[in-house]
Amino acid sequence: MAAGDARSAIRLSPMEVPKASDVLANELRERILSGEYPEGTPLPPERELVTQTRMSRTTVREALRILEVQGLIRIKAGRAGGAFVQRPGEESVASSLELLIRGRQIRLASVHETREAIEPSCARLAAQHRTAGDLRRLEAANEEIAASADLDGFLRANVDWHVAVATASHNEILTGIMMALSRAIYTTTHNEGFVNDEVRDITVRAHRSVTRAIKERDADAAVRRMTRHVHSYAAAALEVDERTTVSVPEED
Amino acid sequence: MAAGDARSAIRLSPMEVPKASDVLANELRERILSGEYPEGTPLPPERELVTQTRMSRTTVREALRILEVQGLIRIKAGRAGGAFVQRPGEESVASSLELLIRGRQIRLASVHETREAIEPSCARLAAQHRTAGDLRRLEAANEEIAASADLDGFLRANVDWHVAVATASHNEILTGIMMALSRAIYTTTHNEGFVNDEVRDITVRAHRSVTRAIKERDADAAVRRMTRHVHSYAAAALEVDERTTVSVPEED
DNA sequence: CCTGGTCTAAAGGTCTGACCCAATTTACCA
DNA sequence: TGGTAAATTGGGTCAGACCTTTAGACCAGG
Repeated sequence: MAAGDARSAIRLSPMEVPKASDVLANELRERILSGEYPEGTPLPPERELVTQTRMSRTTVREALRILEVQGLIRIKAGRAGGAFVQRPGEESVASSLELLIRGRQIRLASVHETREAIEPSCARLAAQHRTAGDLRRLEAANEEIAASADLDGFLRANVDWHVAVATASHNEILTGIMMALSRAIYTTTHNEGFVNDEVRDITVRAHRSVTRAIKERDADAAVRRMTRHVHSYAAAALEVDERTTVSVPEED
Repeated sequence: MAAGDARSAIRLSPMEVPKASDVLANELRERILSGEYPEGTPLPPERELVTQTRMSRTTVREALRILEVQGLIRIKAGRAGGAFVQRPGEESVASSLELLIRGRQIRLASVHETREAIEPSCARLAAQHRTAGDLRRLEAANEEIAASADLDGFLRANVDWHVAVATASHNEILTGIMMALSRAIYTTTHNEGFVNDEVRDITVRAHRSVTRAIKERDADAAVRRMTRHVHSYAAAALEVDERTTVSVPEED
């Protein structure tokens, strides 16, 4: 009865009727992703697309807006402006992760868990693949973190260093994720003033030691030290958090 | 002269003029993310927004389109339709990661590296936080993987199991990432026909043993086994890949 | 009673055509 | 020749109309 009380045996699944703008957006997206157009290739002007597709300008514009939000094109105004093909970068991943974290009011614990999963691997890959330039950036971030006077400067430099490690891994996916996590942690940690001189000192030392391991291409040490650093940071942040907010009970 | 030949001493820095649709989109986004509106809350109808904001309908619609692409609202047509608040879910992260992977023609190695970073942690957290329902899903996926006859069924069931592990971790970020990676791996592995009976058998056994560890809440064992499983899978896939495509030279 | 047809109101989807603003070229004049 | 003004090209916005989809109500007929 539950699914059989129809007089006919014919079954159909729910069907979707795509919107015109989606159709166009999908078409363009596929072409862009296929690599058919190199980065920077200009799409035809809107009015040209109108005549080619026989859609209205509104529709065309909505399609372009979709692709723009997805980071697949960049739109400039003015003469010689228009829509230009752009390969999606870490930015888009970072921003969507940011939406997830902010919108879902994700437990801070989740963010730290993810970080503990990601960062040691970043450190390992960085130790394996780092270039001289990567090293320069890491050390520059280290300088800055030691030199930073105020809280905000410290946090910012801290983020920079962690992102630099991810960048040195030469893995775009991990880099994108780290950028997003860093931003999230940056904004949350900002309010809780748990950064005192001691924390700062410990952080600087930890960063130095990880950097050294990366420099010496000692993957195992990099993983070990990064794991410890991230873990202790997470523990400290969580402790502060628990003192501040109500902890979410774990279902079971 | 360079910066002082003005008759007035008033200096202004270059300013950006945001687009109207962006302004509206940002305003609505902030409100949604702040949690002010619970999920499912209907936004005012487009025409209503037009009168409230004194913008044109085109502008309003572009703003809504932006939010829709970002996964913050869902738009239904027809009477009682409209825009409804929606908290961004794993899918949006997954799809943006997918764009990154496809668009950048990311090295398959990067995807596997990320997986090797993520999945062991998923397994650990799953072992710690799993519920009875999670376990059911895991075992169901196991059944299906053993029962699957054709290649496609196998791959699909395989993905299901890995996603189920991520879900059992009760960490939305990791889950989102895993969904994206799985999809990417699914599509790439699809073509290379490296899945033979032996691979299949090994996979099933590995999954069973990880599932068991999760069931028994043995976090360490879960991590260990998952690490080995993912690593060997990655190695095998990479080997096939190297036989098929040209490997990218590593810069230094 | 069900079943299907019809109607209506609400809301998004699409189209048209016009106008505005920004960035470049181009052409012209001092 | 060099600077400035006009023309051109392109996106951004607006106003208004019409189409399509959906929910709900109401009706008619077997």
